[in-house]
Amino acid sequence: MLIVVNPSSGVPVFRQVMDQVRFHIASGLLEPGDELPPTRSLSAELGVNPMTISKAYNLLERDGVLERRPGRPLVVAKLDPTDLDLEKLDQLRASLADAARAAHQLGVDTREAVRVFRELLECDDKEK
Amino acid sequence: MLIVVNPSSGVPVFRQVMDQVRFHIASGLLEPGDELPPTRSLSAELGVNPMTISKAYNLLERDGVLERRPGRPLVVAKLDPTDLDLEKLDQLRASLADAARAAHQLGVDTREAVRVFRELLECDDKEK
DNA sequence: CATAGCGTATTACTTCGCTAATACGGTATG
DNA sequence: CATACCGTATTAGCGAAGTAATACGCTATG
Repeated sequence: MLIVVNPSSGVPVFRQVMDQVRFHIASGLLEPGDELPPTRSLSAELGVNPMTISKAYNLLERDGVLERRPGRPLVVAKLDPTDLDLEKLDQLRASLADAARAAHQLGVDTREAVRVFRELLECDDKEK
Repeated sequence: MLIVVNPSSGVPVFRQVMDQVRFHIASGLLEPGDELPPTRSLSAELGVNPMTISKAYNLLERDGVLERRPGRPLVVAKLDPTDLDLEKLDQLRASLADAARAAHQLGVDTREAVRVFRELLECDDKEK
C-alpha cells in the first residue's frame, strides 16, 4: 500500500494518510474496489495509535472516497471518470498551492514562474 | 493610519496588523519613509498588549517591509522586490519540482498543469 | 457459545501558537 | 541627573488541535 508518514513534519499524521490515499487513487495505484489495510494493521505499521488511522478513514469515507460495508473490509469507492479527472486536478492544485504562494510572496512574476514550471515538467517527461 | 483588528476572528492579531500594513503600502496609502505609530500607542489604540504589536513590527522588519534606525521612529522601507534571497528562489524551485512530479505521476499533461498553475497565481494576486 | 479480529466512543495527556503581565535597558531632552 | 518615552526580554497563562490509553460493542467463523 505504500503509506509513509513523518510524525515530526508539522503536518498531522491523519492528514498525511488522507492525502496519500487520495493521491494513490487519483494516480491509479489504487482502484475502486481495492481493499485498504485494517485500522489496527496500518496503525501498527506506522507506529501510531489506531484512533489516528480511524480518524483518517472516517473522514475519507465522509468525503465519499472510501466505502464501508458492515463486516466487510474497507474499499475504495467507485468514482465516475469525470470525477476522477476533477480529483486529479484537485491533487495537482494542492501540490501547486504552496509554490504559488511562494512565488507570490517572492514577487516572482507570473510569466517567470510559469517558465520555471514548464522547464521542470519537460525535465520530468524526459526522465522517463 | 486606520488599522482595525478583530481579536475573535480566528486570525491572530499580529497577523492582521501585518496584513493591513502591507496592504496600505501596496495601495499607496503608506509610502516609503512614512512613519508608523509607536508600539505602545498602537497597542493602546487596538486594546492589545504591546508585545503583540512588537511582534508584528519585527516580522515586517525581518521581511524588509519596514526599517528601523536606532532612536528614530519606525518607517516604511523603500522596497525593491528584486533583492530577495536566492535561498527562497531555490525553495520555489523545489516546491515546483514536487508539483511537477505529482503532475507527471497523475498523468496530467503539461498544458493542463500550466493552466492550473496560472489560475492559482492569479488567484493569489487578487487576494492582496 | 467461543474466540478472534475489527472499529471506535470516551477520556486524558501533550504540544503549540497566541497573547498578557511584568520588568528591564536604551535614548532623547530638559 | 531626571524624566519620559520607547522597544522588548522574559515568563506565564490560555485554548485548540493532535494523539494516546483504555475499554467497549459488533461481526464472522469455527
